[in-house]
Amino acid sequence: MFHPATADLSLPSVMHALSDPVRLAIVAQLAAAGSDPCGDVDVDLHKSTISHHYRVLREAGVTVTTVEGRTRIVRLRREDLDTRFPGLLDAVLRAVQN
Amino acid sequence: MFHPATADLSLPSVMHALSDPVRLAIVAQLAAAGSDPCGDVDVDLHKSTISHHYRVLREAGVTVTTVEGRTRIVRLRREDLDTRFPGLLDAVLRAVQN
DNA sequence: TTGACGGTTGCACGATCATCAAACCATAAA
DNA sequence: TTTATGGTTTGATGATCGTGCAACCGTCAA
Repeated sequence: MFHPATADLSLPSVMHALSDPVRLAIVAQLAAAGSDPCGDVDVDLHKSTISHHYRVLREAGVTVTTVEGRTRIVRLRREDLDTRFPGLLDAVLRAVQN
Repeated sequence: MFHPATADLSLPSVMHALSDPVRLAIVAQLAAAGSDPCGDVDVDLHKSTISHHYRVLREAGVTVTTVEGRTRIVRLRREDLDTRFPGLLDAVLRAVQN
């Protein structure tokens, strides 16, 4: 399960990860809930598709996934993102609430 | 030459427009220079490719293009972007300077 | 009026992407 | 040990994307 180091976070990758409506919904929900089991997203898609979106977010460095028993806990990498790209995540979170 | 209304700016479209390294370079240069003839980007690509990137930025609402004689002047839509997505462009501009 | 200049448009090509389906893999419960 | 649960992985498919090439178009200068 790959997670990029904070120093390796790339702006194009992060922007791309945050350019899909489904992933923006996931991120918004993570911001509201703090953390999230993988399956708890409120979106009507096949579970493999959701898994794919979680992977894109994780590999871009937007989220961190930890294994807890047989569920995956997903969290936003708020501090890491703010270190590399100050204010970016906050602006996106503010924007995503229309 | 299509430009979306401010109210129609969509977060996924703007994020997507700002997820490509070439377009980020264009935007950074626009931010530094204020405005820009289309051909002045410092990037080694075919002119039709550059034109394509300008179109993506314009149609997402990131830039506005005006015709001035036989050159196109491209400008960032700073105020419009800040109205819809406060702080987003600033965060991206800060992030793009590594 | 002819030509050069700055850009756009149309087409094509390979790469990437979002989605689904089916198989698989751990872990926990029966 | 068997079964169910939560999620990943591996194709496959259609759509979109980034790029280059060639042709085109409007404007300005000879």
